[in-house]
Formats: sequence, C-alpha cells, structure tokens
Amino acid sequence: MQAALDLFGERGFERTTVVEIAERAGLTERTFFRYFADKREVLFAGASMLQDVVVQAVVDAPHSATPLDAAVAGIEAASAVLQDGRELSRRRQAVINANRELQERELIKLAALGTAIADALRRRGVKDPSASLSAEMAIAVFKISFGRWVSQSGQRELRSIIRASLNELKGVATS
Amino acid sequence: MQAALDLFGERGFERTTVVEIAERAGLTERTFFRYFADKREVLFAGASMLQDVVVQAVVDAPHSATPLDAAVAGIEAASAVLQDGRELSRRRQAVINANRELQERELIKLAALGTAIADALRRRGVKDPSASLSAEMAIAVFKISFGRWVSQSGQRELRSIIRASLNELKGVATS
DNA sequence: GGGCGGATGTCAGTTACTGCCATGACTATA
DNA sequence: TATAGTCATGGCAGTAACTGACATCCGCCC
Repeated sequence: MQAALDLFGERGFERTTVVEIAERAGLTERTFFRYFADKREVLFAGASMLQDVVVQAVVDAPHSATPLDAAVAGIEAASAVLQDGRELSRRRQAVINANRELQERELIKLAALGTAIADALRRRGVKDPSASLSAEMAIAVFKISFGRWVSQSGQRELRSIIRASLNELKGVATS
Repeated sequence: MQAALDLFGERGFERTTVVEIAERAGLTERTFFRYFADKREVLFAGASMLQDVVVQAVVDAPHSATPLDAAVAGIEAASAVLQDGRELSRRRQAVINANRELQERELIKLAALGTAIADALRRRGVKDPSASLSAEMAIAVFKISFGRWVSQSGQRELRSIIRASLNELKGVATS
C-alpha cells in the first residue's frame, strides 16, 4: 500500500504498473494480486474497517436520535478515525482526483457505506424509504465535508465541518 | 449498443467479449473502440443527452423555486425521457445490477450529473454549499425513485414516485 | 528427521485497450 | 471524368491487467 501510494504520487496511477508496485514492495506481481483484487483496490484497503466503525456508531446512537442524526453519527465516527491522518488523506485524495477509474472505485465504496448505514438504520426500526434516504443524505454530507476538509488550508476539524454541512442540508431541505 | 445489451443479457457482462459484440453488430473490435471508450461505456451512451435535458430543466425552473425544487425539476425532466422505455430500462438495469464494474460506471455518471446540476444551480445564483447539497439530494431522490420504478410490478409513473420520495426526504430532514 | 500448511514464486494464457498504417467509399472541385 | 481529400473501417502488433495451475520454500509440530 505504501509503495503504491508513493508511485501513484510520483508518476500517476496510469503510468504505474503493478509490476513496479510489487518490485518496490519486494514482492512479485502475482503476490500483489493475492492481496488486492485489482490495481485500484490497493488504495481502498482500509474502507471495510471504516465501514465497521460507521455501522457500529449508527447502531449505538441514542434511541432518541432521528434516523438522519443516527446516520450522521456514523460518519462522525468515521471522521474521528480520519482526523489524525489529514496529510495521508490529502495525498491519497490527490491521486484519486487525478484519475477517473479511482473515482469510480471511491464512489462504489461510498455507495456500499450508504447501504450499510441504511441496513443499520433498519435494525433500529427505521422503515424504507426513510432509511435509504437518511443514509444517502449522510453520505452526501460526508462527501461534501470531506472534500472541504482535505482542500482547506486551515486546521478546522472534520467533525465541525460535518456538523455545519448537516445544518446546511436541513436548511436546504426545509426552505 | 443493441448487440451489447442482448449479449450481456444472455451471457452476462464478464462472459461477453468485445469481439463477440462487434461480430454480432457486423463490425470489428477496433471499430467498437472508436465509438466507445471502453466495454462498459456501451451501456451508458445516452447519459450525456440525459444530462443536457436535466441541466436545461434546472436552468428553466421558475424563479420562485427553491434550490432543491429546481434540482428535482431537473430529474423530473429526465424521468419524462425515461418513462416510455421502462422495459429497456429494466433490462439494462438488470445487467448493471449483476456486475460491479458496471455499477461503478453508473455511479460516476450519476456523480457527473450531480455536479452538472450543482453548476446549473450556481448559474441561478445559488451559493455553495447549498448548490452542492441540493444537487446531491436530488441525485439521492433519483437513485431511490428509479430503483423503485424499475423493480415495481405496477404501472406507477416515475414522476409520481419522485414526488413522493422528495416529500419523504423533506420529512426526514426536518424531523 | 519428516511431513504439513500457508505464503510466495513462476509461467502461460486471456482479454481489454491503443497506436499505426492500409484500404475503400464518398464528395468536392477542376 | 479525373483527382484529391476526408472519413469510416479493417488489420495487426503491442502493452498491461488479471487468472489458473503448479512448484517451491519457510516455519512449525510431532
């Protein structure tokens, strides 16, 4: 994963071959493909762990929380995990933003996160389409907040950006 | 496009080669790749036309419309285009739902549609993050409504499903 | 010392995709 | 009618992602 991120940063994703990644990591191409289903996946290995954190937080949200607030509690938990690695997130995001295939992979990971959140909400007794809609809104908040967080120059915390975006969303939906 | 959809339906996306698609269409593989950037794209050729329709409808929405309502006016315009081809949409969606790579492509097309809607909203004078959030919410409404429309057995119109989903979303955001 | 399971290496094969050049059909113009 | 130019297509060779089958090696247990 380290070798891949470095190489993608140096030459770009397309101009880096899997053989080069494997060589830098001291392995062979075949071994790379035993750990990662494809070349893109090497940048998204942490996603499933993050998803577990999110789902747990949704399940653990206070009983009084609305579906949307419970869903956003999930992505706030994710933000706590990411908060300390902003430089890493930034390098990674720069690579993703420079390549369309990687953006596709990022989107399907976010979509999977959304369905996981919707499932967790249903376990809380939330019915459809409220569960799906709340999950989609939480993902929208996360996408926009994360984008602002990695591109800003200041030190504002991801959590506070998420809170602000959520309030904006509520305002936009009611106006 | 016809040959590809048929073959994907018969054998599945992965077990269909581009050579086979080209042969059935009476062409060569090389010519296929002159019309479609990659094998997946053959299923998404109509997306850019649909995007134009959506953007136009957002721009043309009444001055009094809120950002969210203007954005949803865009996807309602798209629904009018799709309404008459439900069988086609259904066959196409079955192929997409059976393959992860195609889902990725679908998601990035929807994301592109979202940024196009956000741009159109900004042209209406809507500021960020309202523009982005309204666009994301409209896309969420579309995803959920379209999914219900293609999977339902009845004849309920896509437009009416969109209206209902939008009302649900507004309720979820305010509760 | 001898098996045993798991991680790794090797190698051949398929397929998506690209660049380059050739060819044939159609069109505008002298 | 002849010629030149443009455009769609074909042919072909090459790269790189990915896969399956088999060999090997290393740590470990008996």
